[in-house]
Amino acid sequence: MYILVTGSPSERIRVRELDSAGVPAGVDRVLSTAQFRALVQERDQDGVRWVWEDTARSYPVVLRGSIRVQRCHDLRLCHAILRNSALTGGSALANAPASRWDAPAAAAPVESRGTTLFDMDLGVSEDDRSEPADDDALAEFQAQLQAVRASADPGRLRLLLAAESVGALIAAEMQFAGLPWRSAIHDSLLTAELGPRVAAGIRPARLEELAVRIRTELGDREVNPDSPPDLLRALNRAGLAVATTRAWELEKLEHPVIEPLLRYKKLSRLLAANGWFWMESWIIDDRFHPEYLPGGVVTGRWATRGGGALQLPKQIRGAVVADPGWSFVVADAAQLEPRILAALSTDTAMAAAGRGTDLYAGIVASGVVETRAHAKVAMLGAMYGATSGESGRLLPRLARAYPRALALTEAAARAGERGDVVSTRLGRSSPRPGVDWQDDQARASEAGASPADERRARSQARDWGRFTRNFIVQGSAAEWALCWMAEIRKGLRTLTGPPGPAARGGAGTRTPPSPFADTPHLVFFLHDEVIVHTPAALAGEVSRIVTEAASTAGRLLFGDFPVDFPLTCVVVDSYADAK
DNA sequence: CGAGCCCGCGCG
DNA sequence: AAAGCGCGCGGGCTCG
Repeated sequence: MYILVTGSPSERIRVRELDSAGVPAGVDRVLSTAQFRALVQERDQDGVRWVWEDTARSYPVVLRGSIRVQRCHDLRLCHAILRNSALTGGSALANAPASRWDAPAAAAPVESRGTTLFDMDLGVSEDDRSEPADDDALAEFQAQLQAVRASADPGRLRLLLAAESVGALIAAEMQFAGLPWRSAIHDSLLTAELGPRVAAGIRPARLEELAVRIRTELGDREVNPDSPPDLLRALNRAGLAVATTRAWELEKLEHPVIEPLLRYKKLSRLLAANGWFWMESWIIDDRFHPEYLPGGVVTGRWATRGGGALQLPKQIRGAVVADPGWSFVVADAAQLEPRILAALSTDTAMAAAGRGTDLYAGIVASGVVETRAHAKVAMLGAMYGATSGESGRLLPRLARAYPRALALTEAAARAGERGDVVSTRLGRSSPRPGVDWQDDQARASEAGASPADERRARSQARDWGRFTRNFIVQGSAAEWALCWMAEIRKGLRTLTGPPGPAARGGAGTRTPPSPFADTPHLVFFLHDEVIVHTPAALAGEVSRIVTEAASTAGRLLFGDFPVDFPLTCVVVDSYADAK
């Protein structure tokens, strides 16, 4: 049973019951926000799937009512998958001209600098007024159901669409709940590294001291260490033969300027990326609310927007501290991508190397290479397409030990080099290379092609082959992660915290109504890692749920194939104490 | 003055 | 010259 939701709180919310074939089975009703929330509360228990255009626009109004939904179908995200998938290539949906469903996600309605999400009416935007009638959403949903029904593998696609959609729910919930972030601790971490807080545009004391030392050591009173071209000229004048100012290049040099310069780079990065300005911009009431973008990467990984949530440096993770009486369960999947590759290729030898142990250690124990570091660099080389260096040299040994796995990555690379499409386990397909790529390939195969044309085409073909080689692994790993989170979310719903209001916030802090106030919930996700914020008393139960969810995700994707997905899972008060 | 590029570096 | 994948973001800098 489905309920189609269209419109927005700014005008009207229209709901329409659909039967399991997507055919309207009831009257079309127009509801106020309050009535809509009441409907969600009443009907969500029935196993209803809410069908809407964009979870990021429709779901926050539910969350602000302190309620959640269990299942949804995100028309925009599912459209993108079905439009591209090799499994639905013959469908009407895939062959129709581009429409508004192919447009990128609408700009985020949720709070950014200076506005908090509970005093803002989400979903209100100019373009709501120009939205086509609901019939368009209904037709789109029916076209999607039809594309799946007629596809080469409806089961996998249904799982993928459900996983993508629940991912969108989780993304909205995590943005709403926010990652606990103590500004006071962040400030003291910055002060310890950089010196006392200063106004924007002023160098903090530690940085200024280092800048002076850099100028002295280079004998150049003018050089600006923030300007790569300027710095490069100064380094060359001082007799240092470098072509770039990258830290890993500078590390190789012997010169008194190197040590202060590397420290300067490290600290100026901290200040620019996660300094006081960042803190004031992104931390609201001791919570970090990045916007997650499910499906934001073509492989199916999530992207984020705002605050650089994909790159929180280890230096400042000490500011991520659980509320009083609460804990974090921090879990990450160990060697996820090689395990995914083993399962994708049904390489039982590689899967066996990871059974009950660190997969890289298992490769060493099997006598394939001598050290864990070699095993890791060789595996990464296989998945990323390395051809040279240590990784390239070790690849033949890996190929002898794990021929099935390596054959799969090679086949994916060859497909990409030809311009063909590859697909993940559940059926997300790679994009085709762009017209420039096609033109360059065509030119190189013409009679009058110059050696330069041929070189260029070969190089671009190999580039695209490395992309498709990695696509199948990265994309299938992203699917595993979505299933993992979905199972975690499902498991957490069975837990209830101690009675009473949430512990969050101090005296005088406004606390918005929240469906997460007294219950364990996901607060962060990064490719193969999750953080659950939970009442401390439930941390053990949460750990069990998170661990079992990993096994369930493996079975959902790979059935009975014997591959393990072990986690490192710890209970901590501070993110800095995880791994 | 803003738009858009490159550089460099943080994360998986 | 050849080159391991995927991201986001800030600063410098150039250009219009």
